Amino acid sequence: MGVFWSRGYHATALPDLLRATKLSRGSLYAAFGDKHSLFLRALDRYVANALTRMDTELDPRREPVDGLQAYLAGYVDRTSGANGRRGCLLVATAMELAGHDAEVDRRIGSFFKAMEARVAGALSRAKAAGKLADGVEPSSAARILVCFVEGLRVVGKTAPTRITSQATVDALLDRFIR
Amino acid sequence: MGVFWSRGYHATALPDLLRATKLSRGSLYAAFGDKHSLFLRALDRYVANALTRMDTELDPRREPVDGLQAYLAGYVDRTSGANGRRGCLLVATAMELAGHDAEVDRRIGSFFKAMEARVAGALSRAKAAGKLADGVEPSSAARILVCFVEGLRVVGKTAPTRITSQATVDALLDRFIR
DNA sequence: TGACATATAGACCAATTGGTCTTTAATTGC
DNA sequence: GCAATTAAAGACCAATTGGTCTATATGTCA
Repeated sequence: MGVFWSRGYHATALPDLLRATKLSRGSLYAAFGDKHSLFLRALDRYVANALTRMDTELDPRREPVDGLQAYLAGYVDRTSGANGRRGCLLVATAMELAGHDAEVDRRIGSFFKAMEARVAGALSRAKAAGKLADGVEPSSAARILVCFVEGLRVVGKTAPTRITSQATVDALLDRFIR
Repeated sequence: MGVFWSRGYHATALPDLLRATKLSRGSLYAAFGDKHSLFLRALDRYVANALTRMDTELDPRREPVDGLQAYLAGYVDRTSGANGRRGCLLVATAMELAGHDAEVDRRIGSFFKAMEARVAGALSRAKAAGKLADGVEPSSAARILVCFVEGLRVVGKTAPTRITSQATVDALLDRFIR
């Protein structure tokens, strides 16, 4: 997964994968079929990790505003400095392969939907608790947050400081939370 | 430019470039040196287009809020439906090449800085005109908008409807404008 | 028309691509 | 200890990569 992550699909050559998996050519093809299926497995794992992380951050039993804060803090961490430079397998894949690879399309689309649903859930719980600013509607606010967070990953490629990213996130959340 | 735009750097092979430029192999190398320099030229043109577009949208002689609205409407247009699926050369390049190519790094970084500066300018003019919501600070709001807008390009790869995107943009702007 | 520049098509190149197959080595169960 | 299975190493393959070079047109100007 790591090697696709930091280089992208096309730029990752078989020798890179052999080195990363410490497998021989034969064993790798026996185990995964081909480069493309191996990539999809890596992408699936990446998506699964992201979703379970979100499930704990935005756990309904938790204070929703705290959850949103934790969720955004995670993105701050992943998009600043060296972490930011490393980028995001999902965003990189979306930009590189979406529209050219149906399997990828499905995964990207369903991931964004899943993320948006979780954020919207947290936001509507926050609204029910009276923690949302006036006029904030959970579903559109969720779309805003998803876009913002994915944009952070893009801008994070220029490795901004953690301070800057955190301040930006705080300023955004401040517009939505009472 | 178009061929790099819709396929990315690595996925664009020489025959693609020959077809797109209608040049022979020899003439292409005589005119541009090599694939990499040709790519940088395409990227430069893309960036220049984006900046001049922003300069007219966010022209200081214009009503700043109108300018911001036009700026965001442009992104709505470019990130919904087929336009969205086509993606963005700059974001795709950032994800594919940033951190591996110093020339690209410089261009990506300076583009984001330039965009942020222009948006911040419009926001502070709006603030001076009393059009900003309470507590909105132009510089951090500009960073928010830049992230949001680049995130739109990512999510736009799943080709959302214009209606959805526009509603999202409206909901965001509504948090910042009085 | 004739000399010269330019651009074309495409042969050609070494290196690399993803992928297969064989040979050898290591591990396993008995 | 020995056969049977598994995995490793890497030779090998056709196709493609980015890039060069040569031969042939195609002008263009006197």
